[in-house]
Amino acid sequence: MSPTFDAAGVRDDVVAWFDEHARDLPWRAPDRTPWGVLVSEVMLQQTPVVRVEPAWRAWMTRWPTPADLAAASTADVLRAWDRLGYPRRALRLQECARAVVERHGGEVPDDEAALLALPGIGSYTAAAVRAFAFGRRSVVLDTNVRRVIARVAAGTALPAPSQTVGEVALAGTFVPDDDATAARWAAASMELGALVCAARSPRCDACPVADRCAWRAAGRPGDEHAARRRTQAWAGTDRQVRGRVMALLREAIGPVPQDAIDAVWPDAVQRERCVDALVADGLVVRVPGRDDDAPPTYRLPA
DNA sequence: AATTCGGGGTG
DNA sequence: CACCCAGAATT
Repeated sequence: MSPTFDAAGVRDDVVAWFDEHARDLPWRAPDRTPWGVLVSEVMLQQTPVVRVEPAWRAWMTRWPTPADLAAASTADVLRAWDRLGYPRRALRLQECARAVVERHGGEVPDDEAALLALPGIGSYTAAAVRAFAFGRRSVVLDTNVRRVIARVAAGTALPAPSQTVGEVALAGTFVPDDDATAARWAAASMELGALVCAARSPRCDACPVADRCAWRAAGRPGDEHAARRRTQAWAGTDRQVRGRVMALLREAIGPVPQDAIDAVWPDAVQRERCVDALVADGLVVRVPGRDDDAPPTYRLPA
Protein backbone atom coordinates (compact mmCIF):
# COMPACT_ATOMS: atom_id res chain seq x y z
CA MET A 1 0.00 0.00 0.00
CA SER A 2 1.10 3.52 -0.72
CA PRO A 3 2.06 5.59 2.33
CA THR A 4 -0.42 8.19 1.17
CA PHE A 5 -3.29 5.72 0.86
CA ASP A 6 -6.48 7.51 1.76
CA ALA A 7 -7.93 5.19 4.37
CA ALA A 8 -10.23 7.90 5.69
CA GLY A 9 -11.64 8.49 2.22
CA VAL A 10 -12.33 4.79 1.73
CA ARG A 11 -13.95 4.60 5.13
CA ASP A 12 -16.26 7.53 4.46
CA ASP A 13 -17.36 6.16 1.09
CA VAL A 14 -18.02 2.70 2.49
CA VAL A 15 -19.99 4.10 5.43
CA ALA A 16 -22.09 6.18 3.05
CA TRP A 17 -22.72 3.11 0.92
CA PHE A 18 -23.78 1.18 4.02
CA ASP A 19 -26.40 3.78 4.87
CA GLU A 20 -28.14 2.85 1.62
CA HIS A 21 -27.49 -0.89 1.41
CA ALA A 22 -27.44 -2.31 4.94
CA ARG A 23 -29.40 -5.54 5.31
CA ASP A 24 -32.31 -5.50 7.72
CA LEU A 25 -30.97 -8.13 10.12
CA PRO A 26 -32.79 -8.79 13.40
CA TRP A 27 -29.71 -8.33 15.57
CA ARG A 28 -29.45 -4.81 14.11
CA ALA A 29 -33.03 -3.86 15.05
CA PRO A 30 -33.49 -0.92 17.44
CA ASP A 31 -34.90 -3.22 20.13
CA ARG A 32 -31.88 -5.54 20.11
CA THR A 33 -30.08 -6.21 23.37
CA PRO A 34 -26.34 -6.60 23.99
CA TRP A 35 -26.97 -10.24 24.79
CA GLY A 36 -28.81 -10.66 21.48
CA VAL A 37 -25.84 -9.18 19.67
CA LEU A 38 -23.46 -11.51 21.49
CA VAL A 39 -25.61 -14.53 20.64
CA SER A 40 -25.68 -13.53 16.98
CA GLU A 41 -21.92 -13.14 16.86
CA VAL A 42 -21.30 -16.57 18.37
CA MET A 43 -23.78 -18.17 15.96
CA LEU A 44 -22.11 -16.37 13.06
CA GLN A 45 -18.69 -17.83 13.88
CA GLN A 46 -18.24 -19.86 10.70
CA THR A 47 -21.97 -20.11 9.94
CA PRO A 48 -23.52 -17.97 7.17
CA VAL A 49 -26.06 -15.24 7.92
CA VAL A 50 -28.92 -16.93 6.03
CA ARG A 51 -28.70 -19.98 8.26
CA VAL A 52 -28.26 -18.05 11.49
CA GLU A 53 -31.20 -15.67 11.10
CA PRO A 54 -34.11 -18.08 11.76
CA ALA A 55 -32.14 -19.91 14.45
CA TRP A 56 -31.37 -16.63 16.20
CA ARG A 57 -35.04 -15.57 16.22
CA ALA A 58 -36.17 -18.86 17.76
CA TRP A 59 -33.29 -18.86 20.24
CA MET A 60 -33.90 -15.31 21.48
CA THR A 61 -37.62 -15.97 21.86
CA ARG A 62 -36.89 -19.01 23.98
CA TRP A 63 -33.95 -17.62 25.99
CA PRO A 64 -34.07 -13.81 25.87
CA THR A 65 -31.49 -13.15 28.58
CA PRO A 66 -28.23 -14.64 29.86
CA ALA A 67 -30.08 -15.82 32.97
CA ASP A 68 -32.58 -17.73 30.82
CA LEU A 69 -29.88 -19.55 28.90
CA ALA A 70 -27.86 -20.16 32.04
CA ALA A 71 -30.83 -21.95 33.59
CA ALA A 72 -31.61 -24.09 30.54
CA SER A 73 -30.89 -27.78 30.14
CA THR A 74 -27.75 -28.28 28.06
CA ALA A 75 -29.55 -30.98 26.09
CA ASP A 76 -32.19 -28.43 25.09
CA VAL A 77 -29.45 -25.97 24.16
CA LEU A 78 -27.71 -28.50 21.92
CA ARG A 79 -30.99 -29.49 20.29
CA ALA A 80 -31.91 -25.86 19.64
CA TRP A 81 -28.46 -25.31 18.15
CA ASP A 82 -29.39 -28.09 15.75
CA ARG A 83 -27.19 -28.03 12.65
CA LEU A 84 -25.57 -24.65 12.99
CA GLY A 85 -22.26 -26.51 13.15
CA TYR A 86 -19.51 -26.89 15.75
CA PRO A 87 -21.77 -27.78 18.70
CA ARG A 88 -19.00 -26.86 21.12
CA ARG A 89 -19.96 -23.27 20.28
CA ALA A 90 -23.40 -23.91 21.81
CA LEU A 91 -21.74 -25.33 24.89
CA ARG A 92 -19.50 -22.28 25.16
CA LEU A 93 -22.45 -19.94 24.64
CA GLN A 94 -24.21 -21.45 27.62
CA GLU A 95 -21.00 -21.26 29.66
CA CYS A 96 -20.77 -17.65 28.55
CA ALA A 97 -24.32 -16.97 29.77
CA ARG A 98 -23.47 -18.47 33.14
CA ALA A 99 -20.29 -16.41 33.37
CA VAL A 100 -22.20 -13.23 32.52
CA VAL A 101 -24.66 -14.03 35.31
CA GLU A 102 -21.98 -14.90 37.85
CA ARG A 103 -19.35 -12.29 37.03
CA HIS A 104 -21.42 -9.39 35.71
CA GLY A 105 -24.82 -9.65 37.35
CA GLY A 106 -26.46 -10.86 34.16
CA GLU A 107 -25.39 -7.85 32.06
CA VAL A 108 -23.02 -8.20 29.09
CA PRO A 109 -19.87 -6.21 29.91
CA ASP A 110 -18.64 -3.53 27.50
CA ASP A 111 -15.03 -3.85 28.63
CA GLU A 112 -12.72 -5.50 26.12
CA ALA A 113 -10.82 -7.58 28.66
CA ALA A 114 -13.99 -8.72 30.40
CA LEU A 115 -15.49 -9.78 27.07
CA LEU A 116 -12.36 -11.66 26.05
CA ALA A 117 -12.42 -13.55 29.32
CA LEU A 118 -15.83 -15.02 28.51
CA PRO A 119 -16.06 -18.56 27.10
CA GLY A 120 -16.31 -18.66 23.31
CA ILE A 121 -15.42 -14.98 22.93
CA GLY A 122 -12.20 -14.30 21.02
CA SER A 123 -10.67 -11.17 19.57
CA TYR A 124 -13.17 -10.79 16.76
CA THR A 125 -16.31 -11.37 18.84
CA ALA A 126 -15.14 -9.13 21.68
CA ALA A 127 -14.53 -6.30 19.22
CA ALA A 128 -17.82 -6.93 17.42
CA VAL A 129 -19.86 -6.88 20.64
CA ARG A 130 -18.21 -3.64 21.72
CA ALA A 131 -19.02 -2.03 18.38
CA PHE A 132 -22.48 -3.44 17.63
CA ALA A 133 -23.95 -3.75 21.11
CA PHE A 134 -22.41 -0.68 22.73
CA GLY A 135 -21.40 1.56 19.83
CA ARG A 136 -17.83 1.68 21.05
CA ARG A 137 -14.64 2.02 19.02
CA SER A 138 -12.86 -1.25 18.31
CA VAL A 139 -10.92 -2.86 15.50
CA VAL A 140 -13.34 -5.42 14.09
CA LEU A 141 -11.44 -7.76 11.81
CA ASP A 142 -13.43 -10.67 10.47
CA THR A 143 -13.06 -12.57 7.21
CA ASN A 144 -15.03 -9.87 5.34
CA VAL A 145 -13.04 -6.91 6.63
CA ARG A 146 -9.78 -8.76 6.09
CA ARG A 147 -10.68 -9.34 2.46
CA VAL A 148 -11.85 -5.76 1.86
CA ILE A 149 -8.65 -4.34 3.29
CA ALA A 150 -6.47 -6.86 1.46
CA ARG A 151 -7.99 -5.78 -1.82
CA VAL A 152 -8.46 -2.07 -1.47
CA ALA A 153 -5.24 -1.29 0.41
CA ALA A 154 -2.82 -4.18 -0.09
CA GLY A 155 -3.85 -5.02 -3.64
CA THR A 156 -4.07 -8.76 -3.07
CA ALA A 157 -6.95 -11.04 -3.96
CA LEU A 158 -7.24 -12.45 -0.46
CA PRO A 159 -5.63 -11.90 2.92
CA ALA A 160 -2.90 -14.21 4.21
CA PRO A 161 -4.11 -17.51 5.67
CA SER A 162 -3.36 -16.36 9.20
CA GLN A 163 -3.86 -12.90 10.62
CA THR A 164 -0.68 -10.88 11.21
CA VAL A 165 0.22 -8.01 13.51
CA GLY A 166 0.79 -5.79 10.50
CA GLU A 167 -2.64 -6.56 9.20
CA VAL A 168 -4.26 -5.51 12.46
CA ALA A 169 -2.24 -2.28 12.36
CA LEU A 170 -3.34 -1.62 8.80
CA ALA A 171 -6.95 -2.29 9.75
CA GLY A 172 -6.56 0.21 12.58
CA THR A 173 -5.78 3.01 10.13
CA PHE A 174 -9.34 2.77 8.86
CA VAL A 175 -10.92 3.08 12.30
CA PRO A 176 -11.65 6.67 13.32
CA ASP A 177 -11.25 7.96 16.85
CA ASP A 178 -14.87 8.61 17.62
CA ASP A 179 -16.99 5.73 18.84
CA ALA A 180 -20.01 6.23 16.63
CA THR A 181 -18.18 6.39 13.30
CA ALA A 182 -15.85 3.58 14.30
CA ALA A 183 -18.84 1.33 14.98
CA ARG A 184 -20.43 2.28 11.66
CA TRP A 185 -17.21 1.50 9.80
CA ALA A 186 -17.11 -1.91 11.45
CA ALA A 187 -20.60 -2.79 10.26
CA ALA A 188 -20.13 -1.14 6.87
CA SER A 189 -16.85 -2.85 6.01
CA MET A 190 -18.25 -6.24 6.98
CA GLU A 191 -21.34 -5.62 4.90
CA LEU A 192 -19.30 -4.55 1.88
CA GLY A 193 -17.27 -7.73 2.12
CA ALA A 194 -20.39 -9.86 2.42
CA LEU A 195 -22.48 -8.25 -0.32
CA VAL A 196 -20.03 -6.71 -2.83
CA CYS A 197 -16.40 -7.54 -2.17
CA ALA A 198 -17.21 -11.24 -2.03
CA ALA A 199 -14.61 -13.96 -1.99
CA ARG A 200 -15.96 -15.90 -4.95
CA SER A 201 -17.37 -13.37 -7.40
CA PRO A 202 -16.69 -9.76 -6.46
CA ARG A 203 -19.12 -7.19 -7.84
CA CYS A 204 -16.70 -4.38 -8.49
CA ASP A 205 -19.31 -2.59 -10.63
CA ALA A 206 -21.37 -2.09 -7.47
CA CYS A 207 -18.46 -1.10 -5.23
CA PRO A 208 -18.34 2.42 -3.79
CA VAL A 209 -14.52 2.36 -3.65
CA ALA A 210 -13.74 0.55 -6.90
CA ASP A 211 -11.82 3.59 -8.15
CA ARG A 212 -9.67 3.56 -5.01
CA CYS A 213 -9.04 -0.20 -5.01
CA ALA A 214 -5.43 -1.32 -5.34
CA TRP A 215 -6.42 -4.86 -6.32
CA ARG A 216 -8.66 -3.66 -9.13
CA ALA A 217 -6.04 -1.15 -10.29
CA ALA A 218 -3.56 -4.02 -10.52
CA GLY A 219 -5.93 -5.96 -12.77
CA ARG A 220 -7.33 -8.23 -10.06
CA PRO A 221 -4.37 -10.61 -9.80
CA GLY A 222 -4.94 -14.14 -8.50
CA ASP A 223 -4.51 -15.37 -4.93
CA GLU A 224 -0.82 -15.59 -4.08
CA HIS A 225 -1.51 -17.97 -1.20
CA ALA A 226 -3.67 -20.32 -3.23
CA ALA A 227 -1.16 -23.15 -3.08
CA ARG A 228 -1.08 -23.10 0.71
CA ARG A 229 -4.79 -22.99 1.26
CA ARG A 230 -6.34 -26.35 1.62
CA THR A 231 -9.98 -26.69 2.39
CA GLN A 232 -10.67 -29.14 5.13
CA ALA A 233 -11.81 -32.51 3.86
CA TRP A 234 -15.19 -33.64 5.05
CA ALA A 235 -16.08 -37.14 3.89
CA GLY A 236 -14.64 -39.74 6.21
CA THR A 237 -13.28 -37.30 8.77
CA ASP A 238 -13.79 -37.36 12.52
CA ARG A 239 -15.88 -34.24 12.12
CA GLN A 240 -18.35 -36.14 9.96
CA VAL A 241 -18.49 -39.02 12.43
CA ARG A 242 -18.97 -36.66 15.38
CA GLY A 243 -21.71 -34.91 13.44
CA ARG A 244 -23.57 -38.16 12.91
CA VAL A 245 -23.35 -39.10 16.57
CA MET A 246 -24.58 -35.69 17.65
CA ALA A 247 -27.44 -35.81 15.13
CA LEU A 248 -28.51 -39.18 16.51
CA LEU A 249 -28.47 -37.95 20.10
CA ARG A 250 -30.30 -34.72 19.25
CA GLU A 251 -33.16 -36.66 17.69
CA ALA A 252 -33.36 -39.32 20.42
CA ILE A 253 -36.18 -39.22 22.95
CA GLY A 254 -34.55 -41.42 25.58
CA PRO A 255 -31.13 -42.99 26.19
CA VAL A 256 -29.42 -44.18 23.01
CA PRO A 257 -28.16 -47.79 23.14
CA GLN A 258 -24.64 -48.71 22.07
CA ASP A 259 -26.07 -50.59 19.08
CA ALA A 260 -27.55 -47.41 17.68
CA ILE A 261 -24.25 -45.59 18.06
CA ASP A 262 -22.44 -48.44 16.33
CA ALA A 263 -24.82 -48.16 13.40
CA VAL A 264 -23.85 -44.59 12.49
CA TRP A 265 -20.30 -45.41 11.34
CA PRO A 266 -18.74 -48.68 10.19
CA ASP A 267 -15.13 -48.13 11.32
CA ALA A 268 -15.14 -49.12 15.00
CA VAL A 269 -11.75 -47.59 15.78
CA GLN A 270 -12.66 -44.21 14.38
CA ARG A 271 -16.16 -44.35 15.83
CA GLU A 272 -14.93 -45.07 19.35
CA ARG A 273 -12.27 -42.39 19.11
CA CYS A 274 -14.93 -39.87 18.15
CA VAL A 275 -17.40 -40.88 20.84
CA ASP A 276 -14.64 -40.73 23.46
CA ALA A 277 -13.72 -37.26 22.23
CA LEU A 278 -17.34 -36.10 22.38
CA VAL A 279 -17.57 -37.36 25.96
CA ALA A 280 -14.33 -35.60 26.84
CA ASP A 281 -15.64 -32.41 25.21
CA GLY A 282 -18.75 -32.50 27.38
CA LEU A 283 -21.07 -32.89 24.40
CA VAL A 284 -22.08 -36.48 25.18
CA VAL A 285 -22.66 -38.41 28.41
CA ARG A 286 -21.92 -42.12 28.57
CA VAL A 287 -24.14 -43.93 31.06
CA PRO A 288 -22.66 -47.27 32.23
CA GLY A 289 -24.80 -50.39 31.90
CA ARG A 290 -26.31 -52.09 34.96
CA ASP A 291 -23.87 -54.96 35.04
CA ASP A 292 -20.31 -55.04 33.90
CA ASP A 293 -21.46 -56.98 30.82
CA ALA A 294 -24.30 -54.64 29.93
CA PRO A 295 -23.41 -52.11 27.25
CA PRO A 296 -23.59 -48.40 28.11
CA THR A 297 -26.15 -45.96 26.78
CA TYR A 298 -25.58 -42.42 25.60
CA ARG A 299 -27.39 -39.10 25.92
CA LEU A 300 -26.88 -35.36 25.70
CA PRO A 301 -25.74 -33.60 28.89
CA ALA A 302 -28.56 -32.64 31.26
C1' DA B 1 1.98 -20.97 13.08
C1' DA B 2 -0.71 -25.04 12.40
C1' DT B 3 -4.78 -28.06 13.63
C1' DT B 4 -9.12 -29.17 14.96
C1' DC B 5 -13.86 -28.43 15.17
C1' DG B 6 -20.05 -28.99 11.39
C1' DG B 7 -22.70 -28.49 7.90
C1' DG B 8 -24.73 -26.71 3.92
C1' DG B 9 -25.14 -23.72 -0.11
C1' DT B 10 -22.89 -22.43 -4.54
C1' DG B 11 -20.01 -21.46 -8.89
C1' DC C 1 -16.61 -31.21 -6.09
C1' DA C 2 -13.77 -27.55 -4.30
C1' DC C 3 -14.63 -23.58 -1.91
C1' DC C 4 -16.52 -20.46 1.47
C1' DC C 5 -18.89 -18.95 5.65
C1' DA C 6 -19.20 -12.04 10.90
C1' DG C 7 -13.66 -17.81 14.51
C1' DA C 8 -12.03 -19.87 18.94
C1' DA C 9 -9.19 -22.86 21.51
C1' DT C 10 -5.45 -25.75 21.77
C1' DT C 11 -0.91 -27.29 20.77
